[in-house]
Amino acid sequence: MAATYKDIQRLTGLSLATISKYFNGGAVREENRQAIEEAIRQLDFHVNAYARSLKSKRSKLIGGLIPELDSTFNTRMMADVEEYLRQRGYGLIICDSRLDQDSEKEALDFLLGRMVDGIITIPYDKSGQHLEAARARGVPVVVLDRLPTDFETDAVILENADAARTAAETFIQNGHKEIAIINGPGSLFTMQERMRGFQETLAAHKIPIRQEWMIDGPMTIDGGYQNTKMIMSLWHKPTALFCANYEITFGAMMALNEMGIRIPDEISMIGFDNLPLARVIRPRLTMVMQPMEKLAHKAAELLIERIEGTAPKDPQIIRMQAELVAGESVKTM
Amino acid sequence: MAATYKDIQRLTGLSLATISKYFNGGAVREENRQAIEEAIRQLDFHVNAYARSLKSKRSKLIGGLIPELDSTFNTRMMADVEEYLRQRGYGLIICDSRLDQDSEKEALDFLLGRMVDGIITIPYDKSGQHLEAARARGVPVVVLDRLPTDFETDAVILENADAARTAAETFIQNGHKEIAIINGPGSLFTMQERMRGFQETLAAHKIPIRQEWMIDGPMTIDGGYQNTKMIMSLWHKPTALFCANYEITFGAMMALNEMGIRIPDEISMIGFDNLPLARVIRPRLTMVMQPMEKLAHKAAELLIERIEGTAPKDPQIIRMQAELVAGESVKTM
DNA sequence: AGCCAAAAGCGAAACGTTTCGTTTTTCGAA
DNA sequence: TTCGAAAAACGAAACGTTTCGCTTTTGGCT
Repeated sequence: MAATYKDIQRLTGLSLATISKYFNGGAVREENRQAIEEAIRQLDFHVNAYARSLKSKRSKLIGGLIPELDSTFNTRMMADVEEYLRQRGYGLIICDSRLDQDSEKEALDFLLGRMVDGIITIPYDKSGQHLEAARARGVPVVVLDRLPTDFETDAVILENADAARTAAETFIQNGHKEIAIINGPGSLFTMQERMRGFQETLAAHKIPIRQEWMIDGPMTIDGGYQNTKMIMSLWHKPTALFCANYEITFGAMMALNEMGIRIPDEISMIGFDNLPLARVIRPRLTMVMQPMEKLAHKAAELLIERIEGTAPKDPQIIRMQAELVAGESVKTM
Repeated sequence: MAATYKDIQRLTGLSLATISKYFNGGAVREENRQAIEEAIRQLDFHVNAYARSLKSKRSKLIGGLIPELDSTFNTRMMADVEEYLRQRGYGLIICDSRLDQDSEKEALDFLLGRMVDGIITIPYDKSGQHLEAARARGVPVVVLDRLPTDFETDAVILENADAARTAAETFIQNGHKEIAIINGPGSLFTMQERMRGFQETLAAHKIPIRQEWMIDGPMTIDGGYQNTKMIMSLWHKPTALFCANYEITFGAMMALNEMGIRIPDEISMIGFDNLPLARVIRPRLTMVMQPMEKLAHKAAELLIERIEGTAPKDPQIIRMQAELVAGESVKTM
């Protein structure tokens, strides 16, 4: 039988109100403080989180809703979110919607049923309509990485267009004119933006856009692999290749290796977000890096501010810049 | 102001006891059931999880404690655990100890403070002593993947020695006698077992063990990469290489590719757990695969049984076999 | 119509905190 | 020594469920 305030009361003679004050940082006389601490030790007392939540209407629990746990980007983000939250006393309940909209809705309901104080999500449903359920219950939502089309809320995202622009500019400044991109599905906000930034840059430099070099494909290792093979089997091959996310970059590397195509002699390459790969591959890959930890921490920070009422009134849309990390995979023509 | 049973009572005229029964699957007359459901709809009622937990002493929350969220194996496991738990109404609070023992202790305390009903962990502290804190509070623990040396509890693990044995046997049956292994740190239970199984098999076939071919190194891409380069630069090179985990396999592939060493012509290779890689690399890699989903589900199942009191009295140690998935990366000599 | 077991419903007392308005104690200054 | 404001402690009433031991209702039988 777990100890309660009443047991502490029995041992110290103090009132419940005072004991509560002790646990909530209120002023307690030194001598009583010691008595309470002694009682805690004797009883191996731990505050009952349920009772506390019931009264205070706060669970100190955040829901994390992501499209798949099985993807480096998502888990990196969640790991950083979790770290930030825990330092501030919040727990993170993770739900993985497994790339399914119905499942995403269910997972959200599940989290709301658990009475989380807030939600951080990388939404799968592009519109974000499912998030209305949270709003209806007064639970704040911070969206990470993607901007929902039909749901206005706090968001922390990468300047995706700029990120792709940086990659394209780098190629162009090194004299490339025949540049391909392997992108993720155009249905994703992130990917759409990257494609837009990329194409705008080529256009700005009057470099013609060849449809067969602008690929929207699956955001997977296999997608990157297949599409790279496809592009590198074309009659007219590009001299430079931009891979617009981690998995694609990975697959592309595999394909190039396998085809015996040397980087950067035969093709120049810029990848995206390749943390574990980054230090390993030779020649070092030039890469566009997202400030993942910053993004994650900012999202968590914003959510806590929203929960605690210290955030600005209007929904905040925070955009961060990617950084180009130079390697040796871009040849100067 | 959220609705409560009292509001339902007001609308239906039923007693709180009956309403409670409704929400807990008890017998309620059809006509009352409908009245309650109508009231729920009108009020947009949701059960208050705190109050429920306070009375029932169950949070329906499980703590997931892992050494790093940023590792494929761990996140795959947690994704599968989460899926299983959620289907059964349990939420998963994830904590990442970031490969640090103190942090692992803190995270465990954090979870216990949140009053989780049970804990699933891939322990970092080899001894598992930190888990005593859970036992002291009556919170059951299921250990995944690793067997603590000093803490007896339910566990679900791979037959690691057998897994390595299978790999070694495969090489031997294909006529190899010069076989290397790149393994993870010997301080990890898992890795120790794999090394043991590997060496026992060579010994059983009277194949001499060369120390420079038996490598304990970091369990990282870079580790696999560096150690592969090292082995393949030896005067006397092996004809076969077993990589004992995902990251190592990955790094080894990179290194071999980069050195222009062809698989399986110049070296035969067996990898471990390479799910995303599996479908991509050519030639297809022969691999030792863990039944990850089964392991994860079993662990979750066992924990729920333990919580609900239906598990056998003694701690269960469940061992599962890895499977050899044949590819084309092993040459017959 | 009347009986009775089974099914359904009921009232009240918890569960372990927080919080509100009030009372008591403390301690420095007069 | 006394006074009074500030600091600390107090008692009691919630918070929204579940549960226990009863009482009432139901409906298939004579």
